[in-house]
Amino acid sequence: MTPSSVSTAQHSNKDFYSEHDKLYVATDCIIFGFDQGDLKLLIFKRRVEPDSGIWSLIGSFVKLDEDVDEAARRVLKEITGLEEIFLEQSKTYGKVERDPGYRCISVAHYALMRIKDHDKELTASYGAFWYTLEDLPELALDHSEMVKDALEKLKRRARYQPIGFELLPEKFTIPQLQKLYESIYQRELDPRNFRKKVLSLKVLVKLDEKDKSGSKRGAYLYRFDSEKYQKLLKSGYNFEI
Amino acid sequence: MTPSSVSTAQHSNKDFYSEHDKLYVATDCIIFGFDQGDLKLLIFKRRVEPDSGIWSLIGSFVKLDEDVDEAARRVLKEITGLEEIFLEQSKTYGKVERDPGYRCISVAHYALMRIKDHDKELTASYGAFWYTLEDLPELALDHSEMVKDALEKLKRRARYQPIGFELLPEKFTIPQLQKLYESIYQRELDPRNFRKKVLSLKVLVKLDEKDKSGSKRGAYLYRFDSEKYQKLLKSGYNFEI
DNA sequence: AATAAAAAGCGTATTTTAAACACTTTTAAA
DNA sequence: TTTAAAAGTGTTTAAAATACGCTTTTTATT
Repeated sequence: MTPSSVSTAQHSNKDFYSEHDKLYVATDCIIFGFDQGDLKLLIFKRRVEPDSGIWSLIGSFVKLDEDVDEAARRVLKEITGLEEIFLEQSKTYGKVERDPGYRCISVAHYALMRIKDHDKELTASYGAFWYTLEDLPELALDHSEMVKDALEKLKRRARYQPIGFELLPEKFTIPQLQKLYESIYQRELDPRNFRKKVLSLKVLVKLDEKDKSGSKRGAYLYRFDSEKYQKLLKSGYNFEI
Repeated sequence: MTPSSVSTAQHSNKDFYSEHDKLYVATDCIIFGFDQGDLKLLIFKRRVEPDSGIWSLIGSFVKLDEDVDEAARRVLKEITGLEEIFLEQSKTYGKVERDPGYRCISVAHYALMRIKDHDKELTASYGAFWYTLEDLPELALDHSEMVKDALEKLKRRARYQPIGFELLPEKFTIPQLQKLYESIYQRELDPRNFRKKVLSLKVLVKLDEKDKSGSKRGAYLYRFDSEKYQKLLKSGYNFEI
């Protein structure tokens, strides 16, 4: 049987991949976190030669018996210990020369996580660190481009889907949420208009607790009501922040 | 040298791909066209066994010495004879079981083209036909899903980027443009508001010719001024239809 | 103990944009 | 010469985004 994703019958797969020249498939993860008002990225310093000391994204080859998105989840779990993380495909990088030495295409994924949740020792054991997005060093291969693209995607996506909450703790304050959106959009927002807008969506539940860490007065904590959000979505509501 | 897209040094590529179990990479193209008020798709009826007679997208394996997007361009040229076509990556499909018999991941691309421009004989020689999107038959493998996803992408993209013009001839009328957007958004638009909106963007140049094919009175032809559009983009203009 | 400073929170006015709707013009065909 | 069908030019109304003012709460400072 010839692979059914080939349009014409003229080629057999032999023409494409001989036994020794191989095309590898990998996945790289752009892992976003949010802490102290800054959007951060989990990157990894290679400890082994070659390329030791160069920062790069975390990735792996895709195994023959696993889905591509499974591979990304495996990587995430290996490095953070977490399984239930927001993960979405970003873009596939397929330039011939993107990885010197190997022909390897990479299916990039971006993840959003709560920084406090992850296994810090595990992360440290891999030589991984949280870097503030603005201070990001140059990354290996085309990884800097991957980060740029994923950030664009995050920006767009955050406008019409409430994915920001994936980056905050369960309980958060409105000012914290605003800071998050400010760092995603990379511009300042009016606190009064932001509050009005976000509360008008009616997917936040106000709690009886206050968070005093950010100010003297303290701000009320809220949580995201995802059931309510699902209902709104089904009724055709146009969510937008 | 171990591939630098692997996060940890524990694995060598040998663990992932043995000589005989291989992971193939293909690309499939979702080719959109627009004709007589309908959004159409160029699909292909397989003429050879197996799966003969099943409609599918047009695709090919990615060669070892070509970029993934080059592969998509090659496919497009082979089947339509055209080189300068709007082409963009859509999404990568990587389920283990998506192609029975082979482990093959596919990097889907979507293309926008002017139906009149292409080489009809060439297309016909491949057994390819333009199908109205609404009457689309069930496609092979996960190709129906690919079409659905690409259409979603086209819808979103068309909102903030003037890609609709890629589907129309050089010269077009406002009512034609409206019909196009109606078939992309799959809802009716008010002709008066649409005209107002699209002209307010100031990227259309009114010509002294009329197109009489659509009505007795005839409608003025316009062309898209992409230089003006580029300038507007640079000056921070927020293009949105 | 009064007060300043800093962030939280509530409200209103203004501007901009989107949506709804009415009418005139042109011209080929009946 | 009448009619029908689409093109084209408005205006009016509603909704959403933006701009901005002021009060409240609390800790740190004098």
